[in-house]
Order: sequence, then C-alpha cells, then structure tokens
Amino acid sequence: MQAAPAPTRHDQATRLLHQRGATATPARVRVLQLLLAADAAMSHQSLQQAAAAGGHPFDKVTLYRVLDWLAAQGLVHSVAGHDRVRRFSLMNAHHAHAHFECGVCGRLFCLRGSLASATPELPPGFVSDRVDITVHGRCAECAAAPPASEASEE
Amino acid sequence: MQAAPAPTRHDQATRLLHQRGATATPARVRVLQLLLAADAAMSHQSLQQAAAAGGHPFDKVTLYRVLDWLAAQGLVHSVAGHDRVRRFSLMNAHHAHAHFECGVCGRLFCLRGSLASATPELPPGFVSDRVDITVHGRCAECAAAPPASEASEE
DNA sequence: CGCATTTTTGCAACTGTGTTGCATTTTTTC
DNA sequence: GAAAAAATGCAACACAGTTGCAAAAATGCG
Repeated sequence: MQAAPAPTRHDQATRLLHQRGATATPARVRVLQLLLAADAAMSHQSLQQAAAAGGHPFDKVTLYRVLDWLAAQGLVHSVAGHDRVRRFSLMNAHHAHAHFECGVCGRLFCLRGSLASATPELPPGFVSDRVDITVHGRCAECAAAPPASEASEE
Repeated sequence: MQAAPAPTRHDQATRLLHQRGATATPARVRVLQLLLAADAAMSHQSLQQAAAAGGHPFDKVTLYRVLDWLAAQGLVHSVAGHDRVRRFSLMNAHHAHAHFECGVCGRLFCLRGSLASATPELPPGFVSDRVDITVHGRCAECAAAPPASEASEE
C-alpha cells in the first residue's frame, strides 16, 4: 500500500460524485482529486502525467471520457486556450469564474472574483447564457523573469 | 474576364497591407478581402472554402501562414472556440472587441461595445495585458429555431 | 540587364489533440 | 449468481495545425 497522505481529498471527490447520484469510479475520483489539488486548470496531458507520476496511469480515452462526463455534469469547466488545448478546472458551483492565461508559460489560472457580468451590447435576438472572461498577460513567475535570455534565476 | 465586382474591397485590403510597409501579395489580399466581407470570425476551413468557391483555392499551408502573419502584424485576431478551432477576425485597431459564441451553431460573432475592462481581482505579481470577453449563448438564428420539434424530448 | 538574396508559395509528410468502434472488465439490478 | 448496464482499455482513426524543403515571385546590387 502506498502512503496516501490525503484521504480527505479522496473523500471530498467521492462526496462530489455521490451528490450527483453517480458511481464514484476510480478514474473519476482520481481525476477529481487531481483537479482539487491543482491551483490552475489542467490539460489532458498534465492530468495524464500527474496520474502516471502517482503510479497509476490511466488510458487516455478513459481520461477524455471522464473529463467529458465531468463537464456534462457541470462539475468541471473546459476552456481552450490560445494553444488550442483544452484545460479543465473545477466549477465553483454557482458563478463562473474568470481565467488568467499567461502568454509566456501558457498556464491557465482561475481567478475568483465577483464579476460584474456586464454583457456588452448584444445584437437583437441573441440570448446570453454565460459570460466568459479571460485575462491575458504574464503570471507572477513569468513577469518576474524577464526574457533576458538567461534562465539562471533562483 | 473575371467579374470582380468589388475593387473597393481589394483596394481596402491593399491599403491596409501597404500601411504596414509589407508587400500586398495575392494571398494576403484575398484573405483580407474575405475577412472584410465577413460578419463573423472565420475559421481556416471556411476561408479555404470561400476561396475555393471564388474559383481560386489556395494551399492550406499558405493560408495558415498568411493568417499567422496577419495575426503577428496585429491586423487580425485569433480566438479558439469551444470546438478548439481557431477563428480569425479583423482587429478593430485600438480596443479589443468582445465575442459571442453560439453554443448551437458554433459561430463566433464580433460584438462592438466599449467594454469596461474591469480586470477582476488579479493575484499579486500578475500583469494584465488584455481582457478577453466571450459571451456564450444562442445567436438570433438558433434562438429563433428551438430544437423543440425533434424526435424525443426528454 | 543579369544574378544573388529574400520573401512567398506549394507539396508532402508529420505532430498532437481528441474521437470512434469494439472487446473486456466492473458495477448495478433482479 | 446471472443478465444488463455502465465503465474501462486498446487500436485505429479524424482533423487542425506544423515543419522541411523546393519552386516561384519579388527585391536588391553590381
């Protein structure tokens, strides 16, 4: 047995699934655990790597299906960044949160702020459903490390 | 004889290119013409189809490169929708415009409204560069044609 | 004007994300 | 415990976008 130091997160994930009346399958629980532990939206690739690093890699199709299922359940949120890669983050229930996409490292962070969802002027007949706000710029790490062609920075 | 009914648009495209001090190559002019005529952001595929319908299909790589070049010049703006396909629209110079993505037909429209770019609460160290706002919902056409009369309603 | 240089275009092959079909395993239901 | 349903895994596929290299057009220099 592996010393799993976070049964709490496993429990949390399982609870989220049971609230939906769905079976808490290992793959779903594992994906939710990873997403709960992440501070940024995770791509399919990073999830697979994280799972492999945890000693239990799952099939890529299974991962895609779990992510699709989670998105259909409204548990996660998928966003395609500028690199066309979908990244997934936990949905914070009621209100959609804004994202921050770093133009240097490409990471996608989740901002939590009460967005004044001021729908711009919508043409007549258009129905607004949700407003997605993504801030582009440089994250703290990349802003602190200017492109001085020198990567040596402690 | 090619019935070119819009020398104006051709001229407009050429002018935009010359303003950048760049050569107005046929491919660039053609792409800009198509984008000038479009009311919504166009994908690589639709641009290629439109060009083919116009009797002059260009190579897909050339199209990708022209689009990349136009984006690098700041003339167009590329946005990846939920289907992970990049769509291109003319940059309206100074202020970025918001987009509307229809969840039914997938089309991406450009909204023009002075967005109060109220950057949500950015974590310390993060540098905001640009705020991208995409409204999700149903466009006028799709909202007017509900999927009610389909086979099973459940 | 001709030739070297740069830019642009075109073709073919490739990468990588995501999907589909089908067989196998696991879970639920009776 | 067996049948049915859901979930998983493997292989093959589809599609957007990219890279490398060669041909063609534009540009610069003598």
